[in-house]
Amino acid sequence: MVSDRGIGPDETNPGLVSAAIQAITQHIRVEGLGPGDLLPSEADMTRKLSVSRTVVREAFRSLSAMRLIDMSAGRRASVAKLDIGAMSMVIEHGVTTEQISVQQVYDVRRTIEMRTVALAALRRTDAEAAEIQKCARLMRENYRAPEIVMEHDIAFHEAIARASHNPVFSLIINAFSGVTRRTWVIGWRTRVTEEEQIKMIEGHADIARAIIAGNPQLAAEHMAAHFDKSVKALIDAGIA
Amino acid sequence: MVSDRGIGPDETNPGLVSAAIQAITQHIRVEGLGPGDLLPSEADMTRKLSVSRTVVREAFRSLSAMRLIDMSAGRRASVAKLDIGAMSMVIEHGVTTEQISVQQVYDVRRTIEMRTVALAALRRTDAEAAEIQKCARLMRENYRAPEIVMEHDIAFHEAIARASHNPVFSLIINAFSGVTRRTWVIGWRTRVTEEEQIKMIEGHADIARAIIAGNPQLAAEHMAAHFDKSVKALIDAGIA
DNA sequence: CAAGAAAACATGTCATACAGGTTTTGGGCA
DNA sequence: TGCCCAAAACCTGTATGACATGTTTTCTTG
Repeated sequence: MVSDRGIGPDETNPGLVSAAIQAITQHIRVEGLGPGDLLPSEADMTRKLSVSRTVVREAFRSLSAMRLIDMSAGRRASVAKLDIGAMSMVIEHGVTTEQISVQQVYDVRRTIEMRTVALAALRRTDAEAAEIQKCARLMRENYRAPEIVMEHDIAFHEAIARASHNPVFSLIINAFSGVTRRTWVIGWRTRVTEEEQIKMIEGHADIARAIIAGNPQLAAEHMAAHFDKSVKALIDAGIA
Repeated sequence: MVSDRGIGPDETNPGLVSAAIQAITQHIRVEGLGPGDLLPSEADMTRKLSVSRTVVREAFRSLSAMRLIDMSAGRRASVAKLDIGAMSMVIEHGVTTEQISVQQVYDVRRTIEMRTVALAALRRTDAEAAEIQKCARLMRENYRAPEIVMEHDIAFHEAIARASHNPVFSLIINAFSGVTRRTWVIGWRTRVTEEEQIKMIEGHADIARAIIAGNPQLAAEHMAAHFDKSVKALIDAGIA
């Protein structure tokens, strides 16, 4: 009954659970559900698919782990808002199992952020511009506390991605933030002098200014310079 | 006993299953496991975490759904090779629930493929060059059968991503192929005349030639032209 | 020593039970 | 009638036990 062609994702391996996952995602598609809409209860699905609740539960739980649906006790599952969810798990997995190098992640980030920063310069709202500028300012104000600088650094890049008004960019950048968090300090430490550290922070301010000025070209140039320096710092630190 | 800090991804929501997922991924990290390495059995995990097999199973199943581990009957689970897995599910979910538009996906693809094509021109092996060229040739040879052209088109872009020698690019491009598959025909239909269709196919040949010639700039230009035309075709067809 | 059977182990699925959270229902009171 | 609250119905979270089926290990036997 179930087609064995791998059209939809995840539909390669057999088993009742995969079929149930497929059935649930198909239900979302067919019913045209959007974020927040309720899914059938596990009992309903159990009847509809004629399988045990165990199977249905594992399917729901899998979708929940990917953050495609939200689950909570007592309530029926609902369609989830777009979220990094699985994406960051995949990236983390790739890095920890050494199938992806940190440098490769940075290359992708550079590629994407050259675009988000240009889009942000063109499409940012005033509120978004303020948010970006605020992150840059907080980096400067806390430049003696690396951990805090890092968080604002990450928030800075996420804010730019948001200002690109393309959620896919946000998704991808956010998915990388776990890796960034685990390598950021290494890059920071290679900037031994306070002057170098301040220069790095000022690089962010340059980017922010270009975005606020609505100058995509300049913003992209500053972003490129920023990444080139960051990658160089990582390479100097011996990150392959 | 279980730390409630949400450092790792997915560690926001409570519950024994999330804790188990965390425990398994942590096991992979701590033990330094790589693709193919075996994980503890469900019974082992049940004992180690002092939870029921139900919980452990749902955790394993969730990781399996994300394709972070491989499961099959009778065998213990093993660490999985890098795979689109969850990534494509997230993208599909975003598109079907209308949180992502097709055009946004194409903008991301354009951004990324401008880079992969340049990298491919610089880093491709001869075998990879041949593969890319073969896809372009097969498109031309089958230009009367849209479905077949489409498959070779998708394979063409995936081959370029592979030739970039950065698996993260491959991952992302592959994650988009589901969306591509569902919109490709629409773009094709707007190219009403046979001449236009052939021109589109020739665009791919141009890209392939530039890659083989090792000319990243030219390759990127052809890729940009290709995407601009594709997006225009989709917009003409009314895809928002 | 090799081949094959048996045992041990592993996952896949099902049924049942109960705790605890959420929504619905319905009755009582103003 | 209309509102509030308690009970009931419904739902998910977790545990346990059982059995089928697939895989690996072990041991016997030729």
